[in-house]
Formats: sequence, C-alpha cells, structure tokens
Amino acid sequence: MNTGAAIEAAPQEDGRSRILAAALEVFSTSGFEGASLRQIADRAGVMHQLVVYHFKTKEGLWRAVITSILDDNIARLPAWRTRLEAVSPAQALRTVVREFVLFTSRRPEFHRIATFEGRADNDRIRWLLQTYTRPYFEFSTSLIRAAQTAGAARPGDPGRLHYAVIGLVTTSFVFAHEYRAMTGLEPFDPAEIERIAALTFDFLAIP
Amino acid sequence: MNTGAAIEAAPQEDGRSRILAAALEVFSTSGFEGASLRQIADRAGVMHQLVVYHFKTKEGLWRAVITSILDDNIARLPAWRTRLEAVSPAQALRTVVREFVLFTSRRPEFHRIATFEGRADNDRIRWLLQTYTRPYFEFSTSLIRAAQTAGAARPGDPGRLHYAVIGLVTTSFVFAHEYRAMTGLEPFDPAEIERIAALTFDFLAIP
DNA sequence: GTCTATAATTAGATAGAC
DNA sequence: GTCTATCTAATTATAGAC
Repeated sequence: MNTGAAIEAAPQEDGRSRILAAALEVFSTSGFEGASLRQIADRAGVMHQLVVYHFKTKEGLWRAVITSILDDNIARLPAWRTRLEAVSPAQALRTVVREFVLFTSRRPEFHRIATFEGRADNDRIRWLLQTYTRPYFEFSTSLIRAAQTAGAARPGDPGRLHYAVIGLVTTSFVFAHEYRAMTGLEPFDPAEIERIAALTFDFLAIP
Repeated sequence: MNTGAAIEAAPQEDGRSRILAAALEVFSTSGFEGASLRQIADRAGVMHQLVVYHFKTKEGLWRAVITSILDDNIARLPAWRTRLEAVSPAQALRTVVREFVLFTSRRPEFHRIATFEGRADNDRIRWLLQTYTRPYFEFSTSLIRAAQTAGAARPGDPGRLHYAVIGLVTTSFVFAHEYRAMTGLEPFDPAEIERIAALTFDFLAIP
C-alpha cells in the first residue's frame, strides 16, 4: 500500500499541500473539535483564511485529509484481492497482516484520527465508516473467513478477530510516546515493526 | 476492581459530582482541547462558572476526573499482588486479564481518554503516566514475566505483550459504535465481554 | 455552593484588495 | 492563490451578589 505521498508537502510546496500536511498532524493530535484552523494555518505557514478558501469548511478540510491518505489504498483493494487468490489462505493472511502493520507504522496519524472519531456518530463519521472503514473491514474479514475454512486461522467471529488485530497492531504506533516511555522499545524501529507483524500473525494463525 | 462509584452522580446530587460525571463523558468523546466547560456544565445542569469554582481550571477538572476513576484501583494493586501470589502464574494471569476486561467494559471512558492523550507529551500526560499508567504497567508486566518463567505465558518482551493486550482488550469497547456497526456484535453484552477475556488469555497463555 | 455580569481571548467564516 | 480586515459566536476565567 502507498502512503499517499501527496501529503508529504515540503516547505516550498503550494499552500494547499502544506495545509493538508499540517492538518493531518493537528487533527491526529488534537481531534476534530480540538483542532483550530489558525493552529493548522500557523503550522503550514499561511493565513488561516486560506484554509477556508481551499477547503470551504473545517469539516471539508478534515475529509480532504482522510481522502488524501486512504483513497489510493481503498482503490487498490480489488487488485490485492486478485493477487492474493494465487496464494494459500495462510500466506494471504500473513501478507495482509504485514501490509497493515507497515501502513500503520508509516501513517500512524490515520489510526490516531480513527481513535478520535470511532466513538461518535455524526455525518463525518458515517462518511468515514461507509467510504473507507467498511470496504477494508469486508476485505479483511473475507480473508480471515477463507483462512478459517482452510483450517489456517483461529476460529471465532471474523469481525471480532479483525478488531482484535486492529487493536493489537495499532497500539504501539498510536501511543508511540507512552509505549516508548513504558517499554523502552522504539515502535518505529524496522525490527520492532516486524515483531509486531509476527506477533499478530501468530495470534491469528493456527500452526 | 471498583468502578469509582463517586462519579455515578444522580441528578439530585450536588454540583461537584454532577460536573465530574458530565466531564468524564465529554472528555472521553471530545478530548481535552475539544471539550468545553460550557458543554460539561450544560450536561451537568449548572452554570459553567461553577466548574471553575470547584476545579479552578479546565486541567484541574481533567485531573479530578482521572483521579475519581483510577485512585481506588491503583491503591488496590498491592492487595491484588498479595492475593495473586497464592495461585499459579497462569491462574494469576487469567484473573488479571479478566479483571482488566471487566474494568474496561465498565469504564470505557477512561481508555477513550487515554487514546486521546497517549500520543502527546505535556504536564498533564506526564502526570497521568507517572501516577497511574506506570504502576499498572509494572504490575501487569511483572505478572507476565512470572508466567513466562513458569512456562505459562507466550515468550517475548513483557512490555510489548502488555500493550498488545491493551489494544486487543480495549478496541471493541473504545470503538463501540464502529464495532457494533461493522461486526453486528454488542460489545457490552456479558457473553461478548467473556469472549474478549477468553480470546485475550488464549493469546497470552501457553496451553 | 450557586448564581449574574462581564472581561479577555480565540474560534470559524465572510468580504474584498491584489 | 494569498493576503488584510472584519464579523459573530464561543471560549476560559474573574468579580461579586446572595
């Protein structure tokens, strides 16, 4: 999966890109309500009115941030599905788990945003769940179900297992500061990332 | 573990208690920056200036909310430690995992707040980590370590396993709305709570 | 302990110059 | 596309009556 390079705006890029990059950072640390357009604009080095010019409203900016991260990934799911049909259910599971861990380590901001929003119910959340969360949930649980049928995955409700995996994978990256302070481990170290992937596959798979 | 009954304020209780109960709700859905004293006061049925009277600042209120939830639990850890020395490491692990799942299901708000704050680094967070997160982390990892020594727990860094468990346990409760919408399962159903506890112990233990 | 009144600051959003 | 100027509403916090 791609990390959505468009959002990695360098200082010399145009205002719109710099605003998107700044907004990703601020929304992921302060939440939607806690983020302010001035805070985002300051970080992007522009006047806060320029944010309104480009994205109309704060909610429009929020949706643009999510889209810039996830659109490519969701569009790529059908191709992934085809490719994974060529390998065993266990191998497919291992591949997808690892890709998910790598995506989370590259873009912990998205899961930080998801942890802010997953508890509420409003237009913004319904749009997120329907547009991005649901397709990935269906993708993931269908793979788990196939692996269970092949006797390669732990039994139990695929949805419950999916969310167990989400929690298991994302915690060290989402709470990187706390994780570092408590465990002394560096969550973004490549070896540590692979250990999380291995631990998650081990949880999910039947040897 | 107790749920901190002081915060379960009935409408006829005094302002301070009603404010604490309302603040727990609002901080856990909007985060510290996203929460407003007016929003909290409205929910408590008082004027927002009364919040300032009782808790001086917004941060003072936030700390009082955390304290009202966690103080009893942390104070009870030494007694737990003594009690668990009488049973096998595997049984101790099973008991503590189940208690943690039950606590999370009764007070998902605390873990919602933790997901808001675990990514930042400021006075408020340092206080939370030092006062409450650290003692429980030490308690939990020492039990994991003892179980590993006895050959009853999965090998691997105890801190990494601790946070894997935190993620695995809390996800369905913290993201209850999303979990319900995607999986069709009811996270707070007693049977579902026990399934999460069983799944977590199964992840951690060596049969 | 709870209220009214109010100050000082910051919020999201609009209008218009260049 | 980016800026200045400005509006209205909401924010945290203070002062003081009862």
